[in-house]
Amino acid sequence: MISIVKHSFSGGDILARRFRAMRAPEAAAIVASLNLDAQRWSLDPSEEVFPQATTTHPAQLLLSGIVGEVRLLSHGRRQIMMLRLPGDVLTPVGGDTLMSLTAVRVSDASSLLTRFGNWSAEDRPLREAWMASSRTDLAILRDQVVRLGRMSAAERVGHLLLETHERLAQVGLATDNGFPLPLTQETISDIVGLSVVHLNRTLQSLKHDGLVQAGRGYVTLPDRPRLAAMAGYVSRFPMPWRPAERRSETRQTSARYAQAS
Amino acid sequence: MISIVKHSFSGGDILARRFRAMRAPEAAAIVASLNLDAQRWSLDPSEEVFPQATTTHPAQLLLSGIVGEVRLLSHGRRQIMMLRLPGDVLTPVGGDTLMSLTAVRVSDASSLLTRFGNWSAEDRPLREAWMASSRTDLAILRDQVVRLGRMSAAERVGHLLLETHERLAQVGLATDNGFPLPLTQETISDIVGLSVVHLNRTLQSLKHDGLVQAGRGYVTLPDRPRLAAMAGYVSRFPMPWRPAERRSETRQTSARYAQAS
DNA sequence: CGGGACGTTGAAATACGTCAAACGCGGTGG
DNA sequence: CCACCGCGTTTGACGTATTTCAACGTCCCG
Repeated sequence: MISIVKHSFSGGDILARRFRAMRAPEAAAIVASLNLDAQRWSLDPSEEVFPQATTTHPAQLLLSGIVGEVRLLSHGRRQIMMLRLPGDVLTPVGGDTLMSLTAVRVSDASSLLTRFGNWSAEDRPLREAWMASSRTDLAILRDQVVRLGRMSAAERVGHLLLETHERLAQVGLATDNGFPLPLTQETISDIVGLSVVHLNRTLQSLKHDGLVQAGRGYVTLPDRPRLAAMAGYVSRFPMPWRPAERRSETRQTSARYAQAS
Repeated sequence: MISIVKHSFSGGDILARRFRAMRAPEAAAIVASLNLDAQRWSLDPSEEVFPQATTTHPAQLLLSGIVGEVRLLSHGRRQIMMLRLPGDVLTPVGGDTLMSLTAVRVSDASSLLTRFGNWSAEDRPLREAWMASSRTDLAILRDQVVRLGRMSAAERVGHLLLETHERLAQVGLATDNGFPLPLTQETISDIVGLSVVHLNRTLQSLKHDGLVQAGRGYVTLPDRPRLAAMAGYVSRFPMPWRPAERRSETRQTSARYAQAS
């Protein structure tokens, strides 16, 4: 398993990167000036981020690795609501468990949280960036509902990979069409609500169609437009990391997936 | 189709009811004193609540009827993220459509929205009640993810009905074990991510097991504890509308659904 | 007495889950 | 260096939950 980054960003750096991508340069400037690295520590895979309602560090900035909001149910079933990627601010969530899915590094971000709630004029850009980020989170969660409720296995997987690519690209952790994803297929299956076996077969089918390459913790999406058409993917980001698509592949939307009321 | 309420609550009334159930009596008092009925109007079924980004009335209080956050996808597929019930405050959501699922009455609540964002001391209870309510909304959305991702058809339906019962009970629109639900089976199937046909069969199976009665727009849950055990339902509310369960049916949890890691 | 929307039913197709075994691979210890 | 282990991936065969299609029933309303 390849770790998601070899060298470490500073906490302020990765968040600033993100706010800049969100077109909130003022918030980025504020955040870059903050010391978000005073307290940092690591977690092994499968550790709780907020063990037993520990009120110390009510907010943490995810520096590297992947965290998931996990719910366990009877019969050993497990559902992962949503992935938390580097640059995300982690906060305890009632009912579910925030669990590291890989090795993870975090830093204390409680100072950040208090400033998000600050109603002062100087922190206004910060607050607004935070709110915009929360809105995006919500949109991602709703996309997850649609994936699980109404999409086929192939669509679910393609959609999730495209979304993850965009989220990582936003913080500079993805190339044009690839990104590290050091998760086991079992973990991914618990995101998309499939069995491991069927996820495996779905991945192979996508590979066979030339839509996805995956292995050794790294994912490549050789033809994002085609994959997006297949999965009905719509970006939740103002696509800041690339102004526009060059290729005119819009018409490649195969009839099979054309909009039909 | 039975309308969800014959007589109308005043807008302030229904919201106050809700805040009281949330143990936020101060917020309830503030809200009860507001005039939230200045502008009210009705919608027919299948109308958009916020047509074409109309910025007039950026927030509306749902007085009666049911609204859904709907996403349409290719092949005529449809997913309803979440039901909006009387007492909910409606706000435009990016990407999806807020659509009336029954006849609906709403009132303008933009004044309410501005006060929710007020950072003054006197509006603090209001703001906190609003935030608590938003947290509950999020929890409900996460429950929806789990339903769709990892639950069987019967569990999905039972879970949804229990949740809806609690939400309606909170605003005084449910009896001890029944509530109006004037939705088509097709609509319900688009919430729980099943085909109409299979939803129908699932409902019949639940009826046969004595867990659900449904028909003519009204649902009865004769044995909520047993249904909750079957569906793995956990309340997202501080159960203010009933201090404790009388019956000691906890052990009725059949082995088939016992917790297993 | 239609007509339309909604509910119900059956038969056949299929997508997905389960079970169990084998495979590959990096790591560890002899 | 090889043998072995553990973990994750892959494969096959089979079972089942759910979908699809198509028909029929029912209720309500004009």
